[in-house]
Amino acid sequence: MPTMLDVAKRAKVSLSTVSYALSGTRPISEKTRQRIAEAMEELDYRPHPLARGLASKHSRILAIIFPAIERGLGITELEFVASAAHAASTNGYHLVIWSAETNDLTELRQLTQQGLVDGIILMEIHRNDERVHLLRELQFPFSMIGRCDDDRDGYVDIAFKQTVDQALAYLSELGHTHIAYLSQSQASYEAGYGPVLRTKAAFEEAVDSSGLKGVIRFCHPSPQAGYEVFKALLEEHPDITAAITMNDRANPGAMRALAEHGWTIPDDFSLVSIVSSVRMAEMMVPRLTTMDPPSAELGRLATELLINHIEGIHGESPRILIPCRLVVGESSGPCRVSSTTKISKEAYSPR
Amino acid sequence: MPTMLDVAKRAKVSLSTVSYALSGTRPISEKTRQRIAEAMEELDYRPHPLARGLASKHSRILAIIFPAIERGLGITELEFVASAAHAASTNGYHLVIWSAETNDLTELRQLTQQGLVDGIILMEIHRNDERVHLLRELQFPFSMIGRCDDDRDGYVDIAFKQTVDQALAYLSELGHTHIAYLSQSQASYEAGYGPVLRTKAAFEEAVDSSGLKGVIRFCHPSPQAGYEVFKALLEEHPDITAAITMNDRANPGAMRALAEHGWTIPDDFSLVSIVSSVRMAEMMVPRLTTMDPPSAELGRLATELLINHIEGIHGESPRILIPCRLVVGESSGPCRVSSTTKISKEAYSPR
DNA sequence: CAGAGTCATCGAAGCGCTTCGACTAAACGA
DNA sequence: TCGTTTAGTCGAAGCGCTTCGATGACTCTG
Repeated sequence: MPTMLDVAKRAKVSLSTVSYALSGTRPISEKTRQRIAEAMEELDYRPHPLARGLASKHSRILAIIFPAIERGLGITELEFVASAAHAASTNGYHLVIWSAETNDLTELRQLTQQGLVDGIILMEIHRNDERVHLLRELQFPFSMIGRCDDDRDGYVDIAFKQTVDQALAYLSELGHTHIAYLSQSQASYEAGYGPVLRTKAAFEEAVDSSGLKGVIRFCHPSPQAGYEVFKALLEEHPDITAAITMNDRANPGAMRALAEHGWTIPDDFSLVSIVSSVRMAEMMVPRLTTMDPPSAELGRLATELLINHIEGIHGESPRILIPCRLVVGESSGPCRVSSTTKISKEAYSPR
Repeated sequence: MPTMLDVAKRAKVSLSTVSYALSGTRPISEKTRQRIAEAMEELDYRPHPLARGLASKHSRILAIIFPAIERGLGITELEFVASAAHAASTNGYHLVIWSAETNDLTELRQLTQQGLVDGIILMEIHRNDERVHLLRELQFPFSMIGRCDDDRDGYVDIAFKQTVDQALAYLSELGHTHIAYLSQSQASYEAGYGPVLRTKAAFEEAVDSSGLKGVIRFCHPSPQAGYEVFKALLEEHPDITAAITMNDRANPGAMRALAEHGWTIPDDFSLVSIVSSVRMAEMMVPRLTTMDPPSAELGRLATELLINHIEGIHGESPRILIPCRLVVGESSGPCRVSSTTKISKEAYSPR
């Protein structure tokens, strides 16, 4: 492997001149720049990242914290990582993946102290995320896919409100008025997990302001839990004709409960899965109507944000929200009960 | 951040002594070792990976090539990466993820020349994989999840033969004698993609030697293709009562075709999805019987293999094959046609 | 036409570590 | 007894780069 010194000799300039030519930190005449470029070409020179990093205090390595979360990793997380890696590489960076529990600050602190990485990408953000506090305190560059309550830093996140609104608007247009929302586990709500919080708030708000009737249920991320929760839901609220879910793994259970209830999708009941990839929706029969999260885009943006931050292109930290994209499948259709003949409130038997 | 020199001063020894104490490369008396350890403790010292890497020519960074393949990344690939990252970190290494097309040698060559990574983990191995040839030629340390035709290097892979055998044995015990195998795309077969090759061979061999009747179909990784292929399959071979699939995305299509055909799973037809995670199998109604791949184990083993190789613990390169684990779901059951009343070969109408 | 800028370049001092070749003192072998 | 190991330590030379402070050689100004 040729070094910078080899290039310098061949181009008959000093080592530092080569360095300046490469980085553009100081002016170099067109002639010498040319000679240096040729020498590099001929030697097939590539700068050594470790040496560069050691000297410059910038490794050009980013880390993405990959949580080993309870509900398991999904396609969405995978896409975050893949697109972050791609974005990093496009910008001359590398991405290391670092698995650590969401609440393990020791590992995170270690990572920052090691000096290997220039910045950190966080995901699975909670409303009051200790990792964010730590990184802020340490003044360590980071960006997040998701956001906390206080948005002092820049972030990129899914526009949950808009997503929920659109899902509801879609169902509402189909004539549905009694709609359930199947969220994730109560534990994740109580832990302040962003998506669960925000979708719940959005759902409540939308239901309130639109005059729809809404029911919210938490549910563990498993088919079994989905089945049980949905079974109970259908009994307690026989007038609901549609549901929004943000719980991929519960979906099959929900569908099973509907089938047992004697209801057909989408004729008797509409199901819309939000923040759920098309890949997952495709796995179901009938293919689910879904709101596909902009995973790749979020991964890319978070990476670019972080790189800008590291390189001191500060600007005011941008706050980017991107909604999910509605992809209509076969699990949603017009409400079977016309709004006039709809079961009246009186006939509705709470249990 | 304290440096090694700070530690040396505090422990009243020379810099190099600290280094030797840390690496164990040369003998250090218990007393000084102790003093150094204390000094490190007090200063909260951590070695700087870049400096260490520059000086030692070993970055302790591994790369895993993450292919952006046609059929999309799945849970299995995700687990490879996650467990590789974990294994790396356990052994004091870091894992960078590097996305490159399976056939892009330029990027791969660049990665090796850069000098950032000590070794490379390859996945999605083809029978005659050019990446493997390149890395061999460059004498660059690597390991693979999967294997080529010639197995000069060590590898870890799924025991496809054993997996297929077990799936067939399972179905056979249930009384099924006419069994289809739905593989992945013909293109991937022609490209020499390992799993497709090996499962096909295993299926053919097992069918031959056991006196079962087998049909093989290639299929694009999409529900639509699954539907079409299965539809045709059922028409051409009305006597098949079970299928093995290695094509997650085609499964929903296959199930739809069966439903349209008027067949119920598992009463009329049994479906076993191989090399398919339980997570995916759970998504289907009914829950699929699956043969869950040992993804996490493979990721870990490939990483450990690579690290051993890098660190010169050669031994003969191990060849490790691990079978998938049968997880019985609700998609498989006894053959509805008893073996005596089974539709005879004569009645079987080829189209 | 002297002083003040620019422009282009060079040399050298690091960055924080590993590792080689001493060197010293104690332990050993014949 | 005198070399010869051997254990334990030190100093210094890098690893391949960035970056600071000079140094000339020009080009402006007034």
